[in-house]
Amino acid sequence: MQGMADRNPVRQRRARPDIREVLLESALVEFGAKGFDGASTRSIARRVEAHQPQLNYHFESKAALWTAAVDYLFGLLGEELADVLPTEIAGLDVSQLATIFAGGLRRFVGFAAKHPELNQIMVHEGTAASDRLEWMTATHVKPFFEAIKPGWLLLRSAGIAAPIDFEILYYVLIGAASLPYVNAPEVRLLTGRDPKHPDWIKAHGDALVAILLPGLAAAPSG
Amino acid sequence: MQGMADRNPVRQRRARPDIREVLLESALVEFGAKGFDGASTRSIARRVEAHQPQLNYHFESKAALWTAAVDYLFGLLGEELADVLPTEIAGLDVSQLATIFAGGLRRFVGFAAKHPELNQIMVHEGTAASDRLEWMTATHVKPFFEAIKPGWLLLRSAGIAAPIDFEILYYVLIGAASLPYVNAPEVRLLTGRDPKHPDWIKAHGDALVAILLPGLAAAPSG
DNA sequence: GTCTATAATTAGATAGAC
DNA sequence: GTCTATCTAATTATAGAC
Repeated sequence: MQGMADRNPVRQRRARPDIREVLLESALVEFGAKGFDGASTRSIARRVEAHQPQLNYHFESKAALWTAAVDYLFGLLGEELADVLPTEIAGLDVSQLATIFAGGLRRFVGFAAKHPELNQIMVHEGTAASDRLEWMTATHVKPFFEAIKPGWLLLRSAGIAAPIDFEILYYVLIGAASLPYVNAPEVRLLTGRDPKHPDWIKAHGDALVAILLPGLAAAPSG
Repeated sequence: MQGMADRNPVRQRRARPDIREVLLESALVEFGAKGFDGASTRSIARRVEAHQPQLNYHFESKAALWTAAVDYLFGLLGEELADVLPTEIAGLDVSQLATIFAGGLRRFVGFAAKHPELNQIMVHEGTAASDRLEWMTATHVKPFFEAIKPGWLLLRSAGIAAPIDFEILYYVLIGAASLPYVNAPEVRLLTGRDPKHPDWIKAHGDALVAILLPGLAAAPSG
């Protein structure tokens, strides 16, 4: 009960064993909402009742914090989509492949709804050239892009996937699958609906499967 | 040739009659690339060899500059899509309506390629609640959203548009149509292609018409 | 209307007590 | 490892000479 006891009424001296993860998750949200330049380390710390210098203690710099956040999110995405990787789909027939891809597309929509920060950060960074964009593209986006390419090409040849150039398809897919969650605050203002409601996510996944894999229903089932 | 003559080698004292428009266009680019918080008025001025206080002279504040930029861009979009407004499509049969909508979709893609700043600003702002988002949604996004709604519902009833909930369709369409231009720097790094090349834009528009208006080709022609 | 100088605030990072 | 205090640099906005 010193004289300055109530200057920071909620914050007391305390060690949190999970503080690194707590700070990282706060950073995801802030970087996603404001972009790298717009995000403030003070705000990231304040959001979880920590102090701004703790970020420089647990991470080397604001840039290193951003890198750790992106690594973490792409790690989660990789776990979610492990079954559509080329090593997993080798040897499947096109019908099985189509089913796997439809499931992957639905899970990608679910992931974008659950972790909108990944697509928010990507779309923020992708608007201007930077060292961060070069690193993120080379390290995470390109491997993801190349991983789904062979499956798409096969499904397109089989007449199951829409006849769209893969590079265009990639951006159509990412944009169409992620925007409602990237811009969830706008969705709520514009439509009065919550895009994170299971009904929205289900209908959204169904819609993308229907328009991007139009030959799926007609494909032979075995 | 005073002693400080070369401190600002390119900038000389000069009055530009079009300076307000020059500053506004510089602001579009900066707000699109960095978001509101990440954009700096110094950088906006420097980009066009002007001085930072000129922004406060010609616009009230950074916020007023942002508002003027958004008004300007939505004005351009309105001109581009005037023919798909409800007042223009009243009385058309569904086949004519489908043709108008396909053309509108292609022009929207062309607009997003030519003026990526509009969708960049929208996606930056839509990531977090703010007074700016509320104003932009109520003033510009909602009227646009409501204007294309009746046409879509009619085409969907006629079996020409994909059977997708309009609110979901809206975000699928905007995301799919704009992402390659919003994230053009990433597209170049990832694919080596330029999404603003006419071949890309044409193929992109064709793809969106094919997947969103799948009944167009089969529709009776008059 | 342009430009320099500067006020007031906030940013990321660091030092050092605890 | 936490926390306060503070450094340097950057921010938006304003005052006033030209």
